[in-house]
Amino acid sequence: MAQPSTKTNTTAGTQAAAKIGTRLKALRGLYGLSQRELANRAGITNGAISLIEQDRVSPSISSLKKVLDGFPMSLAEFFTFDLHHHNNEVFYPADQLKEIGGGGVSLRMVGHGRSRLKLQILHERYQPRGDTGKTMLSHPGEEGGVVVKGQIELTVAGQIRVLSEGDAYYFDSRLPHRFRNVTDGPCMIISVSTPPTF
Amino acid sequence: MAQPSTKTNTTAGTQAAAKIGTRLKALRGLYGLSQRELANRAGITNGAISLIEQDRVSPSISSLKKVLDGFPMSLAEFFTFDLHHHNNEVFYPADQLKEIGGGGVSLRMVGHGRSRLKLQILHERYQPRGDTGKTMLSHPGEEGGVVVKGQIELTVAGQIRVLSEGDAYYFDSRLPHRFRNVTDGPCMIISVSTPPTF
DNA sequence: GAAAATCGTCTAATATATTAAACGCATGGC
DNA sequence: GCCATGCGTTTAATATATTAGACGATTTTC
Repeated sequence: MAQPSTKTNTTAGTQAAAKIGTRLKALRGLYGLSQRELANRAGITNGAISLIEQDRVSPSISSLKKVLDGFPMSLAEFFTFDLHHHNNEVFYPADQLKEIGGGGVSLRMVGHGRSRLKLQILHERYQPRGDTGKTMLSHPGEEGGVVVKGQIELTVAGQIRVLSEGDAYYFDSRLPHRFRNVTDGPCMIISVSTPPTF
Repeated sequence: MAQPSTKTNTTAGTQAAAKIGTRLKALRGLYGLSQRELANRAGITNGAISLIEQDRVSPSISSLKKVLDGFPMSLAEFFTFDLHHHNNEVFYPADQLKEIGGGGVSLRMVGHGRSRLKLQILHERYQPRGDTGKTMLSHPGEEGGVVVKGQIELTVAGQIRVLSEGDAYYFDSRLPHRFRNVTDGPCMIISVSTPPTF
């Protein structure tokens, strides 16, 4: 009784809530998952994810929730998550670290200029071939660190970099990450994460 | 190939993303709309809204977006909106206003103790039968005011109150609201709203 | 190179959401 | 009383989302 009900749509309910597919695709890329991997985690089929990413269907809330649980990520986060603003400054070369302290104590500030959070410092050692695993745990908060000795291969949201002594990193802990020592010698890094993690 | 696919569900995809129906119903109540009114605004049927509110179906993103557009409210807001924390202190009787100032200037602080925002003060006059209309505009931010002269009938999220001289109000501007002078004399109120509104 | 694995896509069959129209119930005139 | 209006719900028909399995293309492995 209301509207003339525009039924001449070829692309499903896409015109209403667009960008969903694009967002999902971009997110899946950040997490480095294939459609099938994500589908298995979510408990739905890969075909469904394919169709959703192409914006050829408008997923139900329950389906979208299942998918996001595979990351994991809440619905609120999904609609809030800023895909572009997350690319700023993941890697910090040694000479770009802000050096502070003095008088017997020397500190190098990583991620200076970013939104501050209370961080927790850890001292990590990696034996040759040491690896945090491919599972790529993700937890809320932020995470950063400095390589003290040796070299470490760091993967964050698909980006792979080998960091040497003095190099550093900083990223959103929700992005999947993996540390791996690909050298024959030991590696030592100082890592920092947000309090609620540990 | 993944899970045994639990198909023995009676309530659709409810078990996954629950609370959607409850949230929608509560929101619709706050906005004082019937299922049919909201359906007309959203461009879908009242039956669909009924089923969604009962959690008997899991709406598609496009449908949910249409529904929320009827308020209006974004998807991100929908999943973030705190229904309970919004009930605190809508009406402030005259004797509960915090009085500050002195030395020739007298101010009465409204909404003291709530999360502060930069506010913009307005001076409004309502002729007899003056009315902001039933359309009930909603805009982001917060809004408050004091009745200076006469009486004003204020409707906020379905709650109706007649405020007299000295009484005041404070509410989230996203909630639909309406001012109406139901007396034979003029009414004057000092209203305040967040900067981005005007 | 060829076989095997994995990628994203597509299609028919099925499950689910949405529609359109009725229902029962309450309320407000007259 | 009775009729008209509005409410939320339900039901069969229809539109849409999701599944299961295949496809061609690309990469991996031997």
